[in-house]
Amino acid sequence: MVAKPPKPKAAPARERERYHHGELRRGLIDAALELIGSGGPEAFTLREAARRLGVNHRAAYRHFADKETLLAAVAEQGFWALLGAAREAVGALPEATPEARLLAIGRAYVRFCAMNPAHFRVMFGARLNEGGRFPALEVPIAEAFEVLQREVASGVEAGALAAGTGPRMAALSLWSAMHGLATLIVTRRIAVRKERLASTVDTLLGPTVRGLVAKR
Amino acid sequence: MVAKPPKPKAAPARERERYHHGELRRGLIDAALELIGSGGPEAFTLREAARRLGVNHRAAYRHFADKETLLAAVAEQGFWALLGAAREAVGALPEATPEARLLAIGRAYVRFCAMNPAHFRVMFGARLNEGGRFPALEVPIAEAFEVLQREVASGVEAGALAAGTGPRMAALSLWSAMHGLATLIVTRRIAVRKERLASTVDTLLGPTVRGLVAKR
DNA sequence: ACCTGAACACCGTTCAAGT
DNA sequence: ACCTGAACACCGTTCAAGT
Repeated sequence: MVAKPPKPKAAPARERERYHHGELRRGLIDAALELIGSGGPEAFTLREAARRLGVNHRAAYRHFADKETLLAAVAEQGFWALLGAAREAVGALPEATPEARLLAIGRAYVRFCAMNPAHFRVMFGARLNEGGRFPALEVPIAEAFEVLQREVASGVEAGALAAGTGPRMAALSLWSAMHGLATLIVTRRIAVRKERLASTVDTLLGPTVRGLVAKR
Repeated sequence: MVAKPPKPKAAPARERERYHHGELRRGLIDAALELIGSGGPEAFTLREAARRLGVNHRAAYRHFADKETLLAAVAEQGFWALLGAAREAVGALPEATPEARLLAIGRAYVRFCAMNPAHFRVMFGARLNEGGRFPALEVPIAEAFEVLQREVASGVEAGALAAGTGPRMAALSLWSAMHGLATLIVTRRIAVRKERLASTVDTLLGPTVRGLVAKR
């Protein structure tokens, strides 16, 4: 009679070894994104994520105080990436018109959200910093809004954008439009094929950008 | 010695009586909204809702197949109410310009979402009809989009709106902007005092509406 | 016909040990 | 120091009874 393996669920020791130097933290974040990506936010459980990595679910608490802290790490990572995408978009168009630069930010924003729906859901789903528990989340958001506002302000300065009610309000207008479009695409209320994403964004954000440019 | 009441948690029989004629259904929906309103979507559990109404948690299954079905009922109710608000808004301005009528729809949409955050979260949070399980949810959404699209189309017909890429795309532009603004307000990324809501909406949706009106 | 309670398979999190 | 397993208080949902 063959001896029954004592723990059929556990990963082999060599595989577990990989999680000794912060790899587990990374692995848990990736597992969370996978689970959310395939089954929605409620499909992510600490226990299932740990199970997938072949560790005891208690091991997660070594890297994260609790489930919400893990989600905050996912969100923070996402916000920095979104900020990077926006900066890259404007950086690539140093000589373009304000209209073109604002549209480029919109394309980058919507593209990031559409391509990273799991991140998007964590970033903009529950209000993780509601109780002020994760103030670090506000940093990249504030910087991203800064990018937008600066673009608007320099457009006004150059005489290409109407001053209107000020750069803050104009930036909020554009943020609303970008964010709404991203939301409707991620929740599949607007269906867009990947290769048509950029032109769809141009079409749908066009009125808002033109409205900011229009002299009234 | 006083006899210990056998079930301290249960509501008195007379109170329970109220739930015999469909009242329990209504009560569960209201309890769900309350719980979501105060503690977010994850604060709503069938067991807690039933507990608040003084009934066994199994009683909920008499009115709803499962938790998701109860949420779908909440969402459907919300979508019809949102549609009603939009219709009322345009109905009140029979002679106004297309620009004013579109802005009025935007105000109604954002106001509904801002005043009913629990509904909003259920309606636009998880994609309840993802698997085609609740097709009834699509009816009021489609009708609401119809209202928007018809406004745009009649504005184009009257020569007051640029034809652009067609009424569908124009309506999607406006929907994105409205929805994004509503989302940012509900998630408190934009803070607005109640009495300034209408003027804030006008300011922030103004560029989009003007962009639709502009002749290019 | 309607409501209930025990039971099942899950959670997140805490506590107390194991190496 | 690090990981684990049992335990606790919750879930949603199923099953089998109670009136």
